[in-house]
Amino acid sequence: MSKQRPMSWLSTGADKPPRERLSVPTIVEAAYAVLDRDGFDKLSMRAVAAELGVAVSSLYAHVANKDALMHQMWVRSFLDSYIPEPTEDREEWTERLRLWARSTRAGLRSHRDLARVSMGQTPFSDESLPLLERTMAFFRSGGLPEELVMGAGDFMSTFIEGFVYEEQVWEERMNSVSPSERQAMVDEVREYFERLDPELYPNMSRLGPVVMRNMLNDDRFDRAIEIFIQGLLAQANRG
Amino acid sequence: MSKQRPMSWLSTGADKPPRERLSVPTIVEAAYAVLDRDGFDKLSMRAVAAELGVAVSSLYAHVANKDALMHQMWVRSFLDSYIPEPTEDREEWTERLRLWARSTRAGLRSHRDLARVSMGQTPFSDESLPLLERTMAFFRSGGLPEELVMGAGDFMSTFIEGFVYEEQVWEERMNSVSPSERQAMVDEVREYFERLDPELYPNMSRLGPVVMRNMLNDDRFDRAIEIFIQGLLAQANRG
DNA sequence: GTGAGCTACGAACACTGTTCTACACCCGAA
DNA sequence: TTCGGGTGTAGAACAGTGTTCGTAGCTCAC
Repeated sequence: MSKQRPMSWLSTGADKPPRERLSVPTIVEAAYAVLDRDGFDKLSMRAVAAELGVAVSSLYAHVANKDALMHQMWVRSFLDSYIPEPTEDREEWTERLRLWARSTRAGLRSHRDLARVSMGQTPFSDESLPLLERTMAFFRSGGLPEELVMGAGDFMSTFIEGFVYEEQVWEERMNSVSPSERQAMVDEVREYFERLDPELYPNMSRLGPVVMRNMLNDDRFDRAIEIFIQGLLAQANRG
Repeated sequence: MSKQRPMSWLSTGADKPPRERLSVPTIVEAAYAVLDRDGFDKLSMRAVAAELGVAVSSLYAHVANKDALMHQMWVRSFLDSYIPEPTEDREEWTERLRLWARSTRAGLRSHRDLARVSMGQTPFSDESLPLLERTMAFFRSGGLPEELVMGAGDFMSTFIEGFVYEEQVWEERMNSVSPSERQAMVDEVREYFERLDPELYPNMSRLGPVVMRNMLNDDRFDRAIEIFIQGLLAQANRG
């Protein structure tokens, strides 16, 4: 009678399916489900386990710790990102660079708070290496000076990550209040600028409308990327 | 000695000084002490309270919550940052811009993990407004198109924050191991690149030495800022 | 068929941020 | 000088976190 189990109709709790085995991909998927539904602050090992209907400690058989899990999440988000083919044509190159920047941002925005997960992750891992290689190949084809080939991608990535990070923190703040309060928040910012003493703060008060327009993040982003591109081209022409 | 206290030799535990009253600045100072000594991960309300020899709950009479405390830390770090005077001279302006960027980075690096504290903080608060005003005044004097005056400072700030954030995450990782292991980590990176199959990863393996050189963050930073400046100048000349 | 090695589990530990209630103190009014 | 009253402090408690442990059961190779 070593393993005699209790008769099924006496089974406590919900009748469980044959218990599918866990795996890293399933766990990562569940983690994304939690992230998208509840946000970064609620992303806990217990929540991920609950998502799978599994005990917390079971996760640790597949993933060393929470940081490792987040690294896996980052890797996965990285895997299907767009990387342009190299081209010698300068004009085409800048156009593809623009595209790359936009889609990198889009990738980070494909999951709620993803930037907070990916921020500060080590870029060199076996999974990401092929992608880095292709990225470098593209950047090299633009005819930049050697030190800038890696630098350019690096800088732009840092900027994009930082940009989306702040963007998403801001969106979380908006999401945490009701839609009616949301409009109130926007109005508050506007009034804040309108109430500024133009004597004391000539520049800030003059810039009020610009700030409001700048809250459209797409334009802000594009403008920043344009500055980057101009700067890169200036260096390329010189070298 | 207006008021009678228990005779000192009967005092329980460590003889405490007359119990000085708490205040926001003292708390912030203690928080910085914890941050510098133990790093961001160990920065807890309890640690701050312990630093002051005070109960945790006492902090909440002066500070709404941990986020509010971190906001105060950020404000304080922001207060004594360098902001250049406006100038119409284009060459002088770019030189001061360089200086501003470097000292902004230096400010963020003035405390361990400070970038992680400041990341995602709302930039508009009564304490920071005068500084923003002066910053805008400087950026405006460079003769940039109107939409870029605020954008330029904004973009560069996000970049610098992101840069220092990653930089400090890296440094924390280095600090968490012994000095002997530290060299091992550097060697590991070098070997990682040396072992790369040049057939499979021509760009990455060729860039190995560049990566190593790039680990000197000061140069990396300066190069990035130079790109920014070139880009801004290009836009300024055009507008 | 049987044993060995996975792997899931529940409980526990040492933390975290935050709140509550009660107590001690200081200050100003009487 | 006496007496409250309000403020700031303290301790305990709550709900939550990441992580580890020993145990029990399952699966697979032999």
